[in-house]
Amino acid sequence: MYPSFLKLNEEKQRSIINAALNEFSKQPYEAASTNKIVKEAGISKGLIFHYFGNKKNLYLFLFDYVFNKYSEATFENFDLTEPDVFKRYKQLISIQINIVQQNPAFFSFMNMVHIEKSPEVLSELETKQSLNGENNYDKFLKGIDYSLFKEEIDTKYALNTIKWVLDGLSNQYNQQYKESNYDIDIYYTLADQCATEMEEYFHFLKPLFYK
Amino acid sequence: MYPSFLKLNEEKQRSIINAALNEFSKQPYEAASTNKIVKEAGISKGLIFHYFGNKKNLYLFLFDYVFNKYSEATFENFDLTEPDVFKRYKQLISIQINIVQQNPAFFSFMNMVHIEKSPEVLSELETKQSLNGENNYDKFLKGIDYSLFKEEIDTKYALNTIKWVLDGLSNQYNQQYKESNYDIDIYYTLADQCATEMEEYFHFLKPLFYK
Amino acid sequence: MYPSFLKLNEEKQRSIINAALNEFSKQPYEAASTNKIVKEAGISKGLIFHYFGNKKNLYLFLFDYVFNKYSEATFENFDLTEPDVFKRYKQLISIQINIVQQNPAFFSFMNMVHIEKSPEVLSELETKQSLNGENNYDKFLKGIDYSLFKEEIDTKYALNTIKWVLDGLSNQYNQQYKESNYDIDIYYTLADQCATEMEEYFHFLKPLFYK
Amino acid sequence: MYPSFLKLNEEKQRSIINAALNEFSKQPYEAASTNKIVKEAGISKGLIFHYFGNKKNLYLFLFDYVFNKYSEATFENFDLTEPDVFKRYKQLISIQINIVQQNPAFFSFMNMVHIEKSPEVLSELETKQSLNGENNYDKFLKGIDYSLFKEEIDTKYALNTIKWVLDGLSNQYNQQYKESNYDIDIYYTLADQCATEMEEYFHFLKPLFYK
DNA sequence: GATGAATGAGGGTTCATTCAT
DNA sequence: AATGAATGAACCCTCATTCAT
Repeated sequence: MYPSFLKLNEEKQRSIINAALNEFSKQPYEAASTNKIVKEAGISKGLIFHYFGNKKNLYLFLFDYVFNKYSEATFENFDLTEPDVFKRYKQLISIQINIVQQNPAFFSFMNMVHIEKSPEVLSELETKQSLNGENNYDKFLKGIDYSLFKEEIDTKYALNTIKWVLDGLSNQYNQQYKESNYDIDIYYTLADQCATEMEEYFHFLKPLFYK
Repeated sequence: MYPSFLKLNEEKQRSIINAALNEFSKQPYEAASTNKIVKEAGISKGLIFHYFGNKKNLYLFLFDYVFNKYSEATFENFDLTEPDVFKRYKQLISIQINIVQQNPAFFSFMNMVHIEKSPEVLSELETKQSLNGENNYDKFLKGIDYSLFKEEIDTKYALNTIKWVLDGLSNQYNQQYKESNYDIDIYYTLADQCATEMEEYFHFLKPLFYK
Repeated sequence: MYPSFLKLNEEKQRSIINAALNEFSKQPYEAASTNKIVKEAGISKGLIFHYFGNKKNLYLFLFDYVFNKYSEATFENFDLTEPDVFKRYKQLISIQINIVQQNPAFFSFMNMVHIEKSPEVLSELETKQSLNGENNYDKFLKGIDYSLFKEEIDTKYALNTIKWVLDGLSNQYNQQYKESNYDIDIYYTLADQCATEMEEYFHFLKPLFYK
Repeated sequence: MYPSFLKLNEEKQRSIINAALNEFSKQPYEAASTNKIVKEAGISKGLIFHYFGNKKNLYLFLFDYVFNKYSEATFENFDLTEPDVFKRYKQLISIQINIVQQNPAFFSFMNMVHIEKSPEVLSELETKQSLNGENNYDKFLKGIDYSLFKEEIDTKYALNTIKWVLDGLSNQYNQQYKESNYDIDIYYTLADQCATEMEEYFHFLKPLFYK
């Protein structure tokens, strides 16, 4: 896949990837402009098509690239022997905060991907996401200790509740980040607050679910 | 506002509104095409600008229109004397299912609005939403009976948990609806399933939170 | 010509004429907008076409209207018994300053007419101007006393020199008026200065040309 | 500035410049159509924007281009040691006739520029013109021999008179050229006549002003 | 491999004019 | 007489993509 691109030195690759991530983070797929990408990357118009064939391929390449980086980072640092689902989430959160601190563009790009509606890329995005996404959540849950839960608790509901509370919280903070016009400094403050508040929700939910 | 448009007979208004909602539901603001709207509505290119002046106004008109329909339907049918927050949610859900059954496009449009990123409309959307949105959640909670909760439960966390579980569930079903390519028949099936599953989550959460 | 328009009461006629003069003073013919004219005049879109048929007719009507007002005012107040061409010019200048003070829009409109290049109206404008314009200059010169000039002076050259010096001066002041963004207060100041300076040029030229 | 355009071979450049000069000579800025320019130049719609970015840049480029050609030609051939202002004017006239004979479009374009009213380009045109224009008239006068004038003549008035007589004459011939619908053959005849008549006015004015 | 000139469809918008009311 | 809804062509400009160099 894209052998001519991957033959480039890392520096060049990164500058192109960053330019593209940046553009696709600000605009949804259709409104994003390859013109702006090549300008920011400092390469010629034709080259991006030489590397990726067309806009769609470039976009899907970015998705795979970011997704893989997330996966790698996660499964390098994730302790799958931890039986407590809450502690697993804590790990996950700290890992993801780490990734984003190193690659702030990943976060905004993935946010855009999640809300992408353009029919041109939607279907392919969905198959990728459903393939990988479910796998990952399954992996994440694999091996947790269900005996920590009270007997009367239906763990399916409990696990979803935990997940959605975290989703809700992060959406709330996302919203604030959006309202700050994506100020990166504010992002770091919000990320801290969000992590703290997640802990509070863990303290709230844990005694309800666990023995 | 937009007197020339509002003078049209309902039939014509609806055909234009539907065409516009449909387009703005499939594409984000910037990628949506007024050309396609007028073609679907069967009117001339110039006419949409005669009615609304420009694309942005049309979009914001649609937002107000849908928002008002939601609000009207909700506050006509909502029983604010109900003290039990779970029962309030049940009311709200059945009301919203009703609205959407009558106006399927409302739903997809509002979904798009929530994720809109185009700077051209974002700020105005935000002021509208923050003005109205917060009021509404406050109104929704006003007068609920907090004494139904166990004493050791922090109601702030509990109420957010309920909200986010419902959000999570409806996002999950949204996703399935999206994957069906917005097949309206599938929508009705999913809406039923979603309502049922919401009840299940209420059964799960209620004994945890309530005395 | 335009009987339906001329049947209107004077008030209404004037409001339409003023709105049209104003628009055609700011933009050249093609760029001027009938939309803006009807809006400023407070009449309906169709009415202006009911009165004048089309944009071109409206424009040519305005030209005739303004031209006639100029002619009337001039030949009402002009003393054709005055033998001294310099004094005739002084009269003319003071008459024209008067007209413009009463109808500031006339001036800017005529300025625009003189530089109009739009092929749609140019030819008709030219025939009107050449018909009237030459007549007028001939009338203006009729009966002046050539014996006031030195014998060695070729009066054809002298008269043109006087005319062009006045043209040059007024162009110079026009330019300043333009640079003031057509500030009407500045206009009055400039008109005064211009009149004074014209006198100075008369003082300069008179001893050269006259015995 | 506009490197992609300037890289073209001269032939192509000239065909585009000519098409653009032609259109901007017939219509004022706002009414001129890039569509017509590209059609006449035989290039695609997008290309003109590839070269110049937008209509305004194209227009201002043309202004600079023509202005520079004028300046170059003038200051290559102009003899600044000539003390007699009349002879300087004769030089200038013959130089300008030469330029225009080689580039007939220059003349009409500059005529349009001088009367341009469109606010979109007016201010920038004015700064360019005031920067260059004043300098040029000053340069033109620099070093002329004022002692040639009679002592009782105020040279300020005299020099302006000469200038305005030439302006008036050329306007008169312009008008005739315009009435010929810009027939280039007629132009050459008129240019000759105009040059001759200018000489006549010099013969008329010289004995009045000079010792 | 790398460039950027070239394309033409499509974008939103304004316009003069028509015509049913 | 008077309205303004309706039209569609034309406006400037951006776009993803191609291709000769």
